[in-house]
Amino acid sequence: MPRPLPSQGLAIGDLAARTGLAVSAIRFYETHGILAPVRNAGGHRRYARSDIRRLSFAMAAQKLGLPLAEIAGHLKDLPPDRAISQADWTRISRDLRAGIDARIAALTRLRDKLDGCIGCGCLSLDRCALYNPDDARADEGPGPVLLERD
Amino acid sequence: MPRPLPSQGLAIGDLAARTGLAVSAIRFYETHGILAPVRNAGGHRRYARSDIRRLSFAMAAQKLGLPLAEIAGHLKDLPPDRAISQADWTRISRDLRAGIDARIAALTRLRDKLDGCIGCGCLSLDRCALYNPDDARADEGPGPVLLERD
DNA sequence: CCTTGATCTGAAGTGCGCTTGAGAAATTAC
DNA sequence: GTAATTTCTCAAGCGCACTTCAGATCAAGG
Repeated sequence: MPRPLPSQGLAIGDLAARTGLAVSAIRFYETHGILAPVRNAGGHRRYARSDIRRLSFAMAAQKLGLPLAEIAGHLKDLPPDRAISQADWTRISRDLRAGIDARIAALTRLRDKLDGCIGCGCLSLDRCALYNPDDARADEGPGPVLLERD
Repeated sequence: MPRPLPSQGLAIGDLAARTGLAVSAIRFYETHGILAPVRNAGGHRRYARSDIRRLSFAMAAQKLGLPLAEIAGHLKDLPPDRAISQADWTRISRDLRAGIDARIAALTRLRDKLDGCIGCGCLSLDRCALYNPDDARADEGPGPVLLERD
């Protein structure tokens, strides 16, 4: 049972166990500025307790659709030794809510267009509402957004 | 002005001009089973008019969030020489609508959870509703789903 | 002390949807 | 007939979020 003294900090495996993340993911996040652990004499990473919260924040923000670069942007404004406070979270989460609302609105517009298209079947590049650019952003993104079929 | 006889079929550049797609994208789609053009004596691809419609369908389906593999799946059920009919489109688009509805519902649930979290700020891995697995699918996908900030 | 197990680094691989580039051959415009 | 344009193939690169692997070092339990 790994039970390091608090003074030594947490090992990466402990942090992985507590957050449910893979060790490799935590290291990856470090290269992207989410965390900045100190090293012990042997070169191993040692984490503060506040890092659990940084990762919690990152995981929550990812579920809300933020790319890692943005998450890192929010986190680098905070002192590395300080955990995310309630005030931080409230401030940030209000922004996120606006983003979700916009996505819902875009999807709803898309659905309405599709309703108009069912039974039409024209798919005309000139006339079909589906090609209208204003909804193009709704579903794009680096990769496909899977329809939930599970 | 490239104006090939209909008997020769369309060149890839013509198809690109008519659909707005890049030539490279059309070739890429071919490798993924969306199209299967014939070749002329010199080895150049020649497309039928119905291929414009196949690409239109693919573009519309992509806006609805389908990955290329699924689009190819729908298209390979149809004879290569036949264009997408209205009946095809109606059948398929009803499925797609259900998928969009599900995505909207998932995002709405996520938003409601976030509302419960604003002002709470706990981000507790045990208790926070944001970590509840049933919404995890809503935003995952190969890459991040950008919040629309444009 | 010694053996497990955890951790280290850096490079490469994955999946999706493409684009870019090189070098050659075909086609078209004049 | 020649020059300009298009097309050809194949390989590699990109962006995102990671994982996997190899080979070496470090830490901890008995």
